[in-house]
Amino acid sequence: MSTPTARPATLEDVARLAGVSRSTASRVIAGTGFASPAARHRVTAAAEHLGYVPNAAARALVRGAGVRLVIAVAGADAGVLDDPYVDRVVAAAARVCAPHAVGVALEWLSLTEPAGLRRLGEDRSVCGVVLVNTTETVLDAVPATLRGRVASIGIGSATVPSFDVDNGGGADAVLRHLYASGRRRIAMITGPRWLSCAERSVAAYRAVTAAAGLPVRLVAGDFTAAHGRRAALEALTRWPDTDAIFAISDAPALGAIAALGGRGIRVPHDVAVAGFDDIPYAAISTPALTTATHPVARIAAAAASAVLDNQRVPPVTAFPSTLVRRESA
Amino acid sequence: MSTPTARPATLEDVARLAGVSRSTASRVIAGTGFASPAARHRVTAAAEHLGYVPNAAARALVRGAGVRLVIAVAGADAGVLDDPYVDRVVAAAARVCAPHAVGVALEWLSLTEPAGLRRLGEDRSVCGVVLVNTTETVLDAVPATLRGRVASIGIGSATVPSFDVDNGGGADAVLRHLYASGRRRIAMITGPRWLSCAERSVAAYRAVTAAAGLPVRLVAGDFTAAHGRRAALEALTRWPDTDAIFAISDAPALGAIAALGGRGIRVPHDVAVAGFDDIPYAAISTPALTTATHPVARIAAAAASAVLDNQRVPPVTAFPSTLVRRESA
DNA sequence: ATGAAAGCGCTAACAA
DNA sequence: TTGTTAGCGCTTTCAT
Repeated sequence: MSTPTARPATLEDVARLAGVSRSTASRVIAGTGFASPAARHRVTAAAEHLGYVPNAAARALVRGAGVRLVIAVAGADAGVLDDPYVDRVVAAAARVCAPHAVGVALEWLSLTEPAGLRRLGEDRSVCGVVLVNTTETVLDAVPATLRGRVASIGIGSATVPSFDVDNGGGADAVLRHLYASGRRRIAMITGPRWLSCAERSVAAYRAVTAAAGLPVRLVAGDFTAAHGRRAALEALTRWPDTDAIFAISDAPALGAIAALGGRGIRVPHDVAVAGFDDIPYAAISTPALTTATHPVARIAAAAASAVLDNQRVPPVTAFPSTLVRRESA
Repeated sequence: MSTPTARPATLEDVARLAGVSRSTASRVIAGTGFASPAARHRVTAAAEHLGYVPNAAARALVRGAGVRLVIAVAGADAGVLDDPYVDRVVAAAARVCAPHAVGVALEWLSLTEPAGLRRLGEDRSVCGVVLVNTTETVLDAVPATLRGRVASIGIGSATVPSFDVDNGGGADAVLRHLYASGRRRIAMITGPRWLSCAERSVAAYRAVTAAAGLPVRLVAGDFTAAHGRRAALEALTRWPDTDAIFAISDAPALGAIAALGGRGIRVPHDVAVAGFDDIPYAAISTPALTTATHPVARIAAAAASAVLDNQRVPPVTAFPSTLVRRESA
């Protein structure tokens, strides 16, 4: 299938071997424009024979297209990149990008200094940007140069389409389950204050408790297990009769279970614990964690695809979250 | 800091504003070649003013450099990409690549048909390849065109430098700990047969058991928790007096703990369980998992850097693995 | 249906 | 030290 050569074949080589002009070869390879079946066939054969692979950089240059998709994660410091969630987003995006011959880069976006976005907009080698952990401030800083090739995993704006799990629906499903199984004093471990998408879950919590006339028991936290530990203990200290804990995500929920176990409190017998995300470990923890699904890879793939294909997308794409009943609640 | 323009500034724009030629501007921006302090200053100022960002695609084209680093994961099917481990590698690489304006792509490499590597070698837009889960067959298929810009996370070869955790050392540390705490009938849950890097751990197991005159109890498995469950049960069935289980990685170890718990077997009282990798959940499981560290992000970053910088590297770079004593063993 | 020619934005000889 | 020139590999009018 190949003739070993020192340097990789170029379109010129293909055209010469096929006995056509570079333009014709280009039309055939790129699949754009006319070409006679004969020419088409000879070019294809030549390309195959030479093991020709189009140079994405050259292509991008002439088309003004860009070769990189940047995953920009907003946060207080670069530490936000150290998160399995971010890893999943990047890998899913990289998978979608591979067939397009575009690569993925991962960058931290300062919350206070979102001028980094300006630079991304000016960078012609960037074909698009996927925002993660977005805030309104960040969305406002999205330059016009990025319009049409930016998406957000989390909240969106008038110009930035949003791709996210249905946080409200998932939280609602979990909370209703807690209620249905007899829990009446449900505490919630929330996420960081600055993250808007976390508010959806809290809103669902407020709605459910209000509708059922239950007390509101909110404890601040973040997405770490360590915080879950502390928050669970705090909740139990403030409201000793708490019979269920709902955490904004699985890591703090697992932290809560650990903390409860350390206190000799049985889960779910004494206190039910539920999370959100359905991370792999949720299925094998002891007790196995009741939670709601969060299709991170699908969401990230959709966001990346939208940016790559430059397709018009609805302002908000919500991915359903379903309850996963296990042992902890 | 900027003059909002319809289209991003080019080097030409910078040169014009600075009143110098494009070449001079290029020298200053790229930091290569001579330039008078005066010229240097004016070019820098102009670039700053225009918010100029070099076009990586154009740069790569003229330098013949490439714009993408490909993470190629070998495996029986594309399912090998669905692994948190791969996610971590990709994200770490993407982080290292970002400042170089190169992106990362994720591809599956068929074990039986490693011709995909040929294509990567022919692709001028690929600046390098990082192999994951490599086998000797795959290494043999690495084309000469890739030489000097390929690295392997796992085993290496004469032409492909290896970056990996010290599997043998880590396994040895865990096994010695098991022995030191009185365990004498230690079973091991191994990894997939075809993966060479997994053999190091098995070798360490054989060495320790042989040296101490302990029985050899090997159960086949893979890197999943589900397999860990099955394998633990199998071990206990075949050798009911087993007092410790060492798993090739944390996921099966956690699966083993779950399976044991389901049988009413206490960990670590009846059976100690230890893993390898120190994944985040290891610290929050109940009981918390004793394991050995596996600095995946550092390894991936080193491999990516080696490829990017095209630096000469030693054939093997081993990253130390240290014991993490927790509750399970 | 095909080819000639121009040019994407940049770097790197080579001259001056 | 600086500018001129010639491409890197590809797509895309515009003629033919």
